[in-house]
Amino acid sequence: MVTRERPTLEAVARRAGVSRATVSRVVNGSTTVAVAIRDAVKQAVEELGYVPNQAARSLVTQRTESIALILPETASRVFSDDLFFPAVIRGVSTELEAADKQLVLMMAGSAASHDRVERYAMAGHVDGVMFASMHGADPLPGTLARLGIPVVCSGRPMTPTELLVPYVDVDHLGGVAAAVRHLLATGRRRIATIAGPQDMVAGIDRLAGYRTALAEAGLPEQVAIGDFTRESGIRAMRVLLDGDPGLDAVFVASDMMAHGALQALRETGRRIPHDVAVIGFDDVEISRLSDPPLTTVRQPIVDMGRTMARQMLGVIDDRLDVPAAVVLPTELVVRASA
Amino acid sequence: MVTRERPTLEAVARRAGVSRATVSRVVNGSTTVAVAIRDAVKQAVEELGYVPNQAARSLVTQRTESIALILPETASRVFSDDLFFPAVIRGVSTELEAADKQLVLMMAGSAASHDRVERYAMAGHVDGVMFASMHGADPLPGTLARLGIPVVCSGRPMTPTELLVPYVDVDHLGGVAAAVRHLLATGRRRIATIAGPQDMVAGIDRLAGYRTALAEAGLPEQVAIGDFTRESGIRAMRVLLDGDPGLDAVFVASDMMAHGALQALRETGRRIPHDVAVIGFDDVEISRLSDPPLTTVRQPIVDMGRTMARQMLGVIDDRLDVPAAVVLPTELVVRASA
DNA sequence: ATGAAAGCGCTAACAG
DNA sequence: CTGTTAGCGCTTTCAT
Repeated sequence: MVTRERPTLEAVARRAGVSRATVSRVVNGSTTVAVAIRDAVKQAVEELGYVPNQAARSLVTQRTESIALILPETASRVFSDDLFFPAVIRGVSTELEAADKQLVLMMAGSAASHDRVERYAMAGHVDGVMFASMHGADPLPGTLARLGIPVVCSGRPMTPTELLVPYVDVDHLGGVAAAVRHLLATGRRRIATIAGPQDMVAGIDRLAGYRTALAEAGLPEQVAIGDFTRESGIRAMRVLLDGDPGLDAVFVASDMMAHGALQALRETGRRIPHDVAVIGFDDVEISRLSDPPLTTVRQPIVDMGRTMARQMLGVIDDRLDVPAAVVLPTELVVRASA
Repeated sequence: MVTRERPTLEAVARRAGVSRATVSRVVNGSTTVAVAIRDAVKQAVEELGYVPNQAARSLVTQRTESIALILPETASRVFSDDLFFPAVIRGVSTELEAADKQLVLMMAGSAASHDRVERYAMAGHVDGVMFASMHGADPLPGTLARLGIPVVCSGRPMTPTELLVPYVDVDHLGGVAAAVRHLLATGRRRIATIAGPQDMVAGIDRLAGYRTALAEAGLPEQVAIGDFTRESGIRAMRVLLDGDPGLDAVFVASDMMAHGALQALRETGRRIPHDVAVIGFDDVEISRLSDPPLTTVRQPIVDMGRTMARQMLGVIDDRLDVPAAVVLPTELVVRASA
C-alpha cells in the first residue's frame, strides 16, 4: 500500500515561516491571527494540499465529529424491502449532515457484532451513539451511558435505562385506537390482530392498544404474533383464519406484515375490504402500492430519525434543553383496504 | 457532556506492575509474553475495563480498521424502495464484518458532501474507499488513488482512473443480448428500450447492448431515456407508446423502471405479455412482486459488493493477486412478463 | 498576536 | 522476555 505521506502542520508552518501553533489557529478559524499571516498560512495549506490528521486531532480534543447509529439487526434485515430502517437513516442522516457530523452506521444483529459495537464506542471512535429498533431489554445503551458516552434511542427503551437516556417514540396507542375505531365505525365486529414481536416496545404497545380498544368495545380478541416481516404476516394471517374463518377485520402492526396478510387473504378467495378489512401500521411506500392500497396508521419515521439526531447533537453540545422523551403523533390514513 | 475518563495503558501497567510496552503486547496478542505476566495484565485490563484509545493507536499505526463506502447519491435515493444500493451494502457489509473492519457509509449526493468525503478520506479517517454507482467521469476516485489511498469501484469507471483503481462490474452486454434474443425468439419485432442515465456505465452499456442486438437483427431501434427510477420508467413508457403505439416489446434497463413501465402499459389497457412483452434488469425483489412478475436480467448485486470488498481488503493488505477488473456474469430469468 | 513547550495514549525499535 | 525511549500530528496553555 503506497501511502504517499501527507503534509503535516509542521510542513505548513515551515513553508509559511510561522510556528505550528499559528497554523493550527488558522486551520481552526481562530480570529486572533494577523490577516497577512493568515493569508500566508492559507496559501501554504493550499499549495501543500494539507488536511489535518484526524487521529492526532482526536487524540487531543477527545472529539471525532462522528456519531454512530446502531441497528440491532442483521444487514439483510436492515436492507430488505422493509423501508422502516431506511427512513430512520434518512432522517438521521439529514440532521447530521446539516451539523457536519459523520454518520457511522453499524448493524449489530449478532452477539459478536454487539460486542464489536461496544468496543467501538468505548474506544472513542465516535462522540455519541444512537440506537434504533431495540429488542428486549438491551443493556448496551445503559452501559454506554454509564460510561459517559452520550446515548439516544429511537423507541422507548424497555429498561430503566430511560432514566439515563433521552428517547423519541411515536404514539402507538393513539394510532391503534384510531384504527380500531375506524373498523368499528364501519361495522366490523370480529376484529383480529397480527401483533409485532413481543420483545420490542413497538410490538408490545400496539398489541396493548388493540387489547384496550377491543375490551372497551366489549369484543373478544384474536391475536397472532409476527416479527414485522412479510413472511410472518402471511403465516399469522393463516393462523387467524384457521381460528376464525368468519373474521371480518384485522389490524396488523406493520405494513410489511399487512402486505403478507393481504396476500394470504387473497389466496383464500376473500375480497378486501368486502369480506375482510385490513389496516396496517407505518405508512411506508409499499402500502400505497399494495392491492388494494392499504389503510394504515402513519408514523413519522423520518421525523423520528431527525428528532433523535437533534437530541444527540444537543446532548453532545451539553445543551440543557434536550427533552428526555419526545412522543410524535400518529395518524390514520384511510385507503381502499378498510 | 460528562465523559468519565477512561483508563489508559499506563493505568493498566501500574496496576499489573509492568511496563506500558508489555501491556501493549498483551492487548495486541503478542506471543512473546510470559504466561504469568500475560494473565496478570489481562486481569488488570478486566478490572479497569480498559479499552484501547483508537485515536492514539491510529496515530502511530496509520491504520483505522475502517473502510468507507461512498454512494454518490442522496440519502433519499439510496434508501428508497430501489433495492439496488441495499444489496450492494449488504454484500460489502458481509465481507467487512468477516474481516473485522468497520464500514463507514457515506452518501455524497451534493457537491458539498462530495467535498466532505474527500476531506474525510484525506484526513486518514479510513484505510480505504469504495465507490458504487458512479456518475459521469467523477474525478474523486482517481484523486484519492493518486494520494495513495486505496480505492476500489463497483462499476467500471468512466475515466482513465481505471488504470489506478481495481473494479468489479457485471456483464451488461451479455445480459441485454440474452434478453433481446428471448424477445426475438418469442416473435417480437417492434422492440423498444427504456435506457438508464447516460452518465453511468450501467446506463451506457445496456443501451449499447440493445443497439447492437437490434442492429444484428436488422430491426429499427426505439429509445427513451430514464434515470433508473420508477417515475422515469412511467414517463419513458408513455413517450415510447406515443412514438409507436404498435410496439410489441420493451427492454427496460432496470427493474424499477420496468415496474413503472408495467404500470404505464396497464393504464393504456394493454395486456402483458400478450400485447407488449417487458423485460427488466436487476432481479431485485420487486420484479417478483410486480403484476405480472417480471422477466429480467439478473445481475449479482450482492456479489458485486462482496467482490469489491474483497478487492479492497486485498489492496490494503498489499496482496499482489488483486485482480484489476472482475466482471461477473448476468443471467436471463424468465417470468410471466415476456 | 505569536511562539515554545507540554502532552493526548499508543506502538515499535532497541537494549538488556 | 521485558523495559526504556522516542515519537505519531495535533491543540493548548503559558509566556513573550
